[in-house]
Order: sequence, then C-alpha cells, then structure tokens
Amino acid sequence: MKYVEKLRKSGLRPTKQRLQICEVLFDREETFHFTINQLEQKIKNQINGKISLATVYNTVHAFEKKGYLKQIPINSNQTYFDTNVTDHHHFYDLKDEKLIDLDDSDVGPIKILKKVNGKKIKSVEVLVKLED
Amino acid sequence: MKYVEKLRKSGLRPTKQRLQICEVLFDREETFHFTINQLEQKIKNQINGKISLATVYNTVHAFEKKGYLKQIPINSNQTYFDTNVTDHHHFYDLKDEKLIDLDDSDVGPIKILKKVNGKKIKSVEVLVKLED
DNA sequence: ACACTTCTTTAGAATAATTATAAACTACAT
DNA sequence: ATGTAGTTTATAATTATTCTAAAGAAGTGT
Repeated sequence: MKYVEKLRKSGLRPTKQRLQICEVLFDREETFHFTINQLEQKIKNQINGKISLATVYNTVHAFEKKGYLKQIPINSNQTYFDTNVTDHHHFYDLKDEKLIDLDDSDVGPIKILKKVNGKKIKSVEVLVKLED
Repeated sequence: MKYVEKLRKSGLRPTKQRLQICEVLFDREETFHFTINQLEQKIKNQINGKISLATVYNTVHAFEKKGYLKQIPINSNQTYFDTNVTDHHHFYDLKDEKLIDLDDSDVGPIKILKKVNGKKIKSVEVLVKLED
C-alpha cells in the first residue's frame, strides 16, 4: 500500500480505516472538496463494511494537523475541507453549494498593504461567490 | 427615533427590540463585527430588560435579508456578521478571534480571469489570516 | 509467538449553534 | 375599538461537532 509509509512517516499508524480514507481522498486526479458527511458517504459506498463517523472526524482532523488537508473558509452549516493544501483560491457556487478551484494564474497577485502590530500573515484566501 | 422610518421603509415593524438592536448595531463610528452571542451580550448590557435569543437571531436574519448586515465567510464555530455591507476584505486574527476591516486601498485590485459557464460573480472577498 | 504499552476505533452521550413551534403580544389599518 | 398580520418569546427540536470510556489493533521488546 502506497499510503502505509506516508502515514507512518507522519507518526500515524496505518490502520485499515485510515488507508480506506486515504484512497477516497487522494486516489484521484483532481482536487477534492468535501464536507465530513460527504466524505462519510463516499467511504461507505467504496468499502464493504462500516466506519464510524467519529473515525472520519478523527482522521480528517489528524490529516489536517499533518498538513494533508486544509479547511476552506466558507459560511456554510458544514465545514469544507480540501485535498489541495497549496495556497489557492475558490469559486463557491451558491446555488449548487459547490466549490471550484482557482489556480494562481486565474487570479492576479494580491497585495496586502496594511500591517498589524506584532502579527504576521499566515494566509491570503480569496472566495468568489457565484450566482446564476 | 431615527430608525423607525428606516425599518418601516423596509417593511419591518419598528418594535422596541428592533430599535434597541439598531442602536447597538448602527450607533457607532466604526464597522461592527460580531457573532450572535456577542450581540446578545451587548444588548443585555445596554438595555434594562430582557431580550430573547430567538429575537436576536430573527432580527439579524431579517436585517441581513434587507441588506443591512452581511455574513463574513470564516470557519469559526460561530457565524460572524458585519455592519459594513460594502464589498471589502478582512484580517482575521486567529489568536484573538477578531476581525479587522481592510479597505480597498489596503488591498490591490483583484482580477478574476476564470469564467464559469452560466454563472456570474456575486462577490469577491479576501480573508487574510493573522498569526503571532 | 507472547506480553505489554500505546494508539485507534467505536457507539453513544454531551455540547453548542441554530432553527422550529406555537402561544401571547403588539403594531397598524379600518 | 376591532381585527389581522407581523413579532416576540420560552422552549423544544435539530444538527454539526466533540467527548468519553471501553474494546480492539499496531508497534516494540523479549
């Protein structure tokens, strides 16, 4: 399994559940945007067995902490995550409640001219809301 | 009362509670960023009486629908609102969980080059996360 | 293989933000 | 004043997320 080493290197034991979640998350061409519930559904469709919702939460948070996932700031009732952990921006389709990646070439460079005393910039994220 | 007319014009009855909330929200020099719970606290400090949490929710949502408030897209456990309904950007101080306005002169112009079939851009918002 | 420790999974309970409900109340028009 | 439609309110319901504690699995040393 190609994820066994990756997990072990991160100090995470390669359990059956984590490997299954890795497959759902990372065995794909394109960036994957998801909520916990959507992910749980995908996992349950893909595997032949049960997985606890708590495990999905645990794993997603563990992966986020290790830098394999990131949260996307949207005001939705559910939290969105992204398998693309590079600095990038998003379209959010309000009607379909779906995220679409923007890569850097789609957005001009963003300059932040204001400074805040004693704080440094951790990230700069653009959210472009789309309507019909 | 200066808010009576404003409310009536929007088709909202100028009730005692709504007028009190207007004072807390709009009788100030600077933009006000808040969560429902913070707003509830401010109201209870300011007035000499009770207000139901449900009323705070109702009113904030009514004002949002009428365009007097807008939601700010952040992933927090609580929803943030803003009395500044113009298109503008934010710092979010991760440690203090506080929002700071950026005005347009603080952020260079943002070009969105990508188009999505049949959709148009409703808003472009930048969130700059700050850490120590 | 075995024992032992530590990490992980799990079901279910707990928490917390938000929304729904339905009865009492209030603004407003007639 | 009376009627009606909108509003407030306490409380219940809902929903996403986190917590808990017991059972299970992985890793280490023997």
